[in-house]
Amino acid sequence: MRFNRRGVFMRYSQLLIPTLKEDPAEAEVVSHKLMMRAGMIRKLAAGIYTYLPLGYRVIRKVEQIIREEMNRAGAQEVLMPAVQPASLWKESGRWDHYGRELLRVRDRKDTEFCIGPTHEEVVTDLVRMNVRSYRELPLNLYQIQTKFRDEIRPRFGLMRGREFIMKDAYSFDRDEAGVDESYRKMFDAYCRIFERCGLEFRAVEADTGTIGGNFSHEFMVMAETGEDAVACCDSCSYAANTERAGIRKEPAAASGKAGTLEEVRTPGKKSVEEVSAFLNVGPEKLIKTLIVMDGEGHAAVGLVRGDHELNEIKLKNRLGWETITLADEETVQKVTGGPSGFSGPVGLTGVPVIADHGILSVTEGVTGANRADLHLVNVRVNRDFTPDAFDDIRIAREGDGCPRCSGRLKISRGIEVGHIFKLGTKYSESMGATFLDEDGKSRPMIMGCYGIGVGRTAAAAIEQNHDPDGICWPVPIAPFSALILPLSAKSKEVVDLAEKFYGALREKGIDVLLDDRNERPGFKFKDADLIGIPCRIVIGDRGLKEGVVEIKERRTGEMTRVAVEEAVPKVLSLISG
RNA sequence: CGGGGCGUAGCGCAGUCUGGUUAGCGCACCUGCCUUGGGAGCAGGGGGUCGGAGGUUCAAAUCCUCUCGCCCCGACCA
Repeated sequence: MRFNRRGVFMRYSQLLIPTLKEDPAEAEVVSHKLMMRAGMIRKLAAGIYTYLPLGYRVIRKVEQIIREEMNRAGAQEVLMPAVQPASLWKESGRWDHYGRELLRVRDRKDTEFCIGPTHEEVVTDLVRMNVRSYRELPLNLYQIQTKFRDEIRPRFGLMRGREFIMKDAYSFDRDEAGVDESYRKMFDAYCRIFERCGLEFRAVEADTGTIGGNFSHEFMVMAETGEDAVACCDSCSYAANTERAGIRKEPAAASGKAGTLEEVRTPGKKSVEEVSAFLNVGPEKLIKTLIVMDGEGHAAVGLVRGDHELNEIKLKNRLGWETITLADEETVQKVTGGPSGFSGPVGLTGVPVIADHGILSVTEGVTGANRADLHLVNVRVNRDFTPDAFDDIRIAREGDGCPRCSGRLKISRGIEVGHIFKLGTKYSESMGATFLDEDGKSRPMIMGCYGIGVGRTAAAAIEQNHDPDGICWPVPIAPFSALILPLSAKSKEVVDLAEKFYGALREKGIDVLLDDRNERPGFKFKDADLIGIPCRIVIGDRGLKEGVVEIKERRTGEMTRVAVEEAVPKVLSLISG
């Protein structure tokens, strides 16, 4: 508790807190609904929001925690431009690779710019211009700033906006040992940050995506509504995004008898479900044959069991491609000679065929025949076809084997609030961010980058901390720590005491909100529950007659009646407890 | 970008199929009275280019064409 500063204090009657009685039609998830209903945010356009006083106070609290922990970890705060010249992005190569998510604009001289979705280019430029010697490393620069990504589908309010506030940090080191240390410091700082925000989270291994690099962790706030699936081992500490989660190779099932390869007619039956139902065999007997392509005209084939799902990221990484999509009809025709829905590995040539380990358990399989309306039955791996390679290319499912131990994976959902990467030299090399080492040799700096979605963190906190009446803010990120609720705006005794508490709490450094509106009690109670201030002091004539006020904890609903003079100490202990 | 849906008062919606009073309801808002321990009551009131443009018609929120915005599913995504 910071007693060296005065708390912020505000009167409800003077704040813009437009609460709503009903859920807005557009809101799908609870954090979005409650942020709208509590008057924290309002939408200006798809994925673009205004932060109202209450919402902005939460944002600022989260930011402050982030600042304190980043500074503690030795990072330095800067602020980089939101508008960035295309030339920098062309240097790094991302102008062409980032895609439509990058909002591109032209200035009056027709020079191209973008609205920064991230700042690797800018920070790398800054450092290459100003840092020359190993003596100046390591260096970690961070900023808290508004970014813009033209998401294909913004949704869920602040959870997935196009414009959003992000803390991004970039580390520069001399060598691998240095970047390991920088990464570790950020990992620890992130744990502290999310702990301080009062969130239940997990750090999980993650794919690095288009930002590149070779190592990364995501910080996931566990919540049903999370957009990411996380696989956690039930017996060791292994945890990973299912985009990345490895799957232990299971011993292949005992090879049963295999009949002879046969063609069967399967008119119009394309999907696993259709074929499985039509031939009356379980989906685990099917071998799904997925034709994929990249943006440069390459094609490849992935094989997974019918009851498994292809993990495109794993396959993309296995193939060493930049991008991956399921092939269009034309490519499928070219690769297999047949229409999509009837592809199979038997007789396929001219493309790399990567098989998931899982298909080894298929002894009498069903696959497409690469001709319309025909499938093959009694297909056997390594007899009727031989993949070019076996690998782990499917999405982890509940119950799959942990890749690290003999445990099993459990799948749960999470909200990605932070992501840390070891970038390596991807940007320093392409953009020439080098330094002179002790022996006078020029070497590229080794980079790391570290992001936290500020608004998303606030939203995630609501997903984890709410009840049917509204938000239950954790104290550290609550817009106010205490709410004073005088039941009457007319009783002088009540009003005077409310004012007295208001001043006293502020002196103690508590952020306190006084509901001085001349409204009926029920009305104020409902708003109080909705906006979720952790600690509420209710002052009414009835209690005052006995010299007591009520103190109620929002989260537990626990109410204590205390003597007037004990109210402030009680609030302090609740808030710091 | 594919599929589906929605744009009517600040919010939530009815009316559209089957064209035809002055476009309605609940909440919110304003005024007055009343009320004050869980979103009170009564009375009065303000607020709408029915997303926009064009068309059909004696007549369009309603039918047709185009367009813009938004939402959901999918693909996509530090």
